[in-house]
Amino acid sequence: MESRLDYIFAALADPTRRDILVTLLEDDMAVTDVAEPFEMSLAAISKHLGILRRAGLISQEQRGRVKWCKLEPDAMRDASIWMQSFGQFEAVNLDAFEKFLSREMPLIQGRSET
Amino acid sequence: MESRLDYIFAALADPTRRDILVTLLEDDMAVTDVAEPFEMSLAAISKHLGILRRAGLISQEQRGRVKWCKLEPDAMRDASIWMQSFGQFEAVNLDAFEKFLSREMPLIQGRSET
DNA sequence: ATAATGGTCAACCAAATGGTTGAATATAAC
DNA sequence: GTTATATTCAACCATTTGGTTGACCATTAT
Repeated sequence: MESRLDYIFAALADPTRRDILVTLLEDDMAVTDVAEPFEMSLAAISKHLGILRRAGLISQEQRGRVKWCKLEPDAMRDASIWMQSFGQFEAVNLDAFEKFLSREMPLIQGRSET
Repeated sequence: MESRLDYIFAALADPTRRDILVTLLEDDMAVTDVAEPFEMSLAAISKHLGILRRAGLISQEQRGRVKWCKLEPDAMRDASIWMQSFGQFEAVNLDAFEKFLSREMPLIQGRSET
């Protein structure tokens, strides 16, 4: 009875994996490129990517000897919806959203206008 | 460098804890009452509640020998916002929301009109 | 005063996590 | 054909997690 939510929330609970997701916002990437900024073995990153894939948060496609990783943001939908059901807070408070973005994820500032 | 998100997502990754949160949507409750529907020792539930409290998702207040548990939905805000930043999907798709609710959380159907 | 209730603590256990290394595999390049 | 690159696999390790049980501490009830 392992819920999909189990996998998604578990995947998101690790900061390395959240960083990977943020990185992948920019573009699809090979495993090696995903791993580059982290002070951690390639094998470790490979495991993290496996967990993200199990959760459906990314997909991977083999092309030649390189495996491309692609963000699958739709997978976050169910989890996001689940959380919103507790939404005593306004559905999306854009002010808070922007403040949070600049605080936590300065790298992707440009994205806040999506 | 333990992020608040670590605790929140980790807390949400367990189905028992998500069930507890859903239960607490209904009303504040004593630990024993929270535990009642679960086939699990009181001590186990007590631990789960500790993890939810660490994440800020609930608060607890001792009154006499009874410890009351209260949902703190605001704590989900940062996590929810974080997820929305990946929102390739429309901020809140209400159709999907309702369908998801009736599928996953029939108990709180009445809430979908909040 | 004694007994029952509400809850946590401590010790323990099995399984899962997050990391490491070194070997292995497959593709690409020279 | 040999070498280098991209990635995973397997074995291992320490720590965390999710659960148990039994003792313990308060508070309430008799």
